[in-house]
Amino acid sequence: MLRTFVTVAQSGNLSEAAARLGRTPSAVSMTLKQLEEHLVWRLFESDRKNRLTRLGEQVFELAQTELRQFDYTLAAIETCARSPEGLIRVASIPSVAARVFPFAIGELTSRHPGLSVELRDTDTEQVIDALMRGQADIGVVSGQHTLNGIRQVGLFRDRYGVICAPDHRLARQEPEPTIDQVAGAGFIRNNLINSIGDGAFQQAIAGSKVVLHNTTSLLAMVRTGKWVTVLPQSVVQAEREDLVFRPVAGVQERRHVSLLLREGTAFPKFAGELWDILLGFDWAGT
Amino acid sequence: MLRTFVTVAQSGNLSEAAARLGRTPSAVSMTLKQLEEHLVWRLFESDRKNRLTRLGEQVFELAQTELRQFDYTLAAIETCARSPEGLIRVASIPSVAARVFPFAIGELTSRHPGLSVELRDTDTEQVIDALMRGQADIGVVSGQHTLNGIRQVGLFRDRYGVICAPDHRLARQEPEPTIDQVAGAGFIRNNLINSIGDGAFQQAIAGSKVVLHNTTSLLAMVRTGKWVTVLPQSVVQAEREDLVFRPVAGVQERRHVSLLLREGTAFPKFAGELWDILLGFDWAGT
DNA sequence: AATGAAATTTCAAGAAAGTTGAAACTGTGG
DNA sequence: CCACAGTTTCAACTTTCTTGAAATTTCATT
Repeated sequence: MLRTFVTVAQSGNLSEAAARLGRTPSAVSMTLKQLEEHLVWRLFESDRKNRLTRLGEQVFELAQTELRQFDYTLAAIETCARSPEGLIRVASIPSVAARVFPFAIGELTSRHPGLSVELRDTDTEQVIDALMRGQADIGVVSGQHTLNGIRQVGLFRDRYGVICAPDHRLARQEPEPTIDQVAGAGFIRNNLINSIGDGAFQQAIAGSKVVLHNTTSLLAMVRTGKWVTVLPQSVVQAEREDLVFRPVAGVQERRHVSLLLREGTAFPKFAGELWDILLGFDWAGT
Repeated sequence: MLRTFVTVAQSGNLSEAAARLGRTPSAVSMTLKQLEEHLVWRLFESDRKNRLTRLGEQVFELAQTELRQFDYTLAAIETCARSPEGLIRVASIPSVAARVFPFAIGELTSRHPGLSVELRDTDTEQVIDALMRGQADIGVVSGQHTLNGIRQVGLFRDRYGVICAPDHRLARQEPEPTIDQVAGAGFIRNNLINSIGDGAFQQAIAGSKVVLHNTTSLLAMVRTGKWVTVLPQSVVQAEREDLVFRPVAGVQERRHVSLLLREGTAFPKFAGELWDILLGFDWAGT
């Protein structure tokens, strides 16, 4: 019922929704009618299902969230079943995912051949979301967080610096680049620098108009040599070698990277082992 | 299917589960068989459904969480439907719930007669949980939190002090009670004082063996006059007047109380209004 | 190891729910 | 005001779920 309703609301008409759901318009119409009867009030303004009532909007919001969660759980259960040795679900920020998980996951799976691993890389917020919703067992995030039901430990600290092409002026100049030089050299903002608290830095880059949220395209821009950006060091180490990282004079602040472990996971043994592997990793040496 | 499986796993046998589900054992048996066939592997160790396989345990964990969430969403949808004017769901720590929500909710419902309000009071962790899961629109918590998709603003700060019966020695003595006097007077620990960072304080109370997590029973103990505890001031103001609050010498730290608003709520208008009412409240004057 | 009570599974029949195509209806745009 | 695309209704059909009885399995007891 909820799925039918959400599909119709998304499609804006009944016949298209019916096609998407793989049944006839009349079946969809009847299901919808049952739902409206159950809830006593109408969910759509008109018979042409293109505008929701206020109740419809509220139910839509709730139902859509629920369906996403439900589909995720089903997928997780099925992944479990296809993983006779067990399953561990990791969520991480991309830089760390690319840098240590190839090693860490290799280590874990060599100890437990047949163990399934699900690795997802997104931003810190999504990682926390996945952990809180029970959609991941272990996670790596920027910053330090105190969260309900989640164990936290710091992994390493990361210097911020300017990233530029090897032949860029800032890559060669001898005294460390200053904040103003960086800001004046075609600076591209990105979402990782928002956590730099330094007022002088934020003020200097306030004028730059270009913002990119995706690291890959951000670095592609920088590789052209016409742009520069500021990122934590480990983000570039994870990328190809054709970029230069240079500390910026006056920017002392570091990015903290933390490991999070959800308590009450369905797979405590492997999560604990991965936790230990990650803590044992030589973070400083990179 | 999932509900059937979870019920059987909880019951430990099939017939009892069948009774709870309101169907015959054979129906339950068949449903379970379908689920196991779908997942290819068995979920129970034996035919007497009293021990789960490893897969069974993992699926149980996932399914149980899902079912709770699902039932909650259904209830929320039905509450919506029974609330033609709209619905707002509030989660708050008890002290604030008792202190301002009678006023705030009165204000909101007088502006919108017919608006439904759902108020739940629990601890900070559960409040955050409810917000993150989309089970509450607005929340009040201890401490300051940066959370994905949630707007946060500080409401007020709260002094910690010793709570005792009016005729208790610590209630009358003239110089402010010291940490050691408090610790030596039948001190009861509670979960709100864990956020006091002060090392000297934590060390002084480390010896006390009694811990209570429920504020009501905690204060009942204190009313006997044989025990004392330390709490933020507003926690006691919300209670009856037969208790005395006294600052403790050397304890400067304050509890921060914050207001949280989930973005993307199904009921943005009323949540925003309640947000404004709460921010407009004279927090200092209490 | 054999027995028996209790629980579970199987089976085929029956009930309930969901689905369909055709026909009737509705309200929107020309 | 009409035409028409989209929606609802209806009765028949299909699928799925449920049941009670019988067969089987399990576990505790001897």
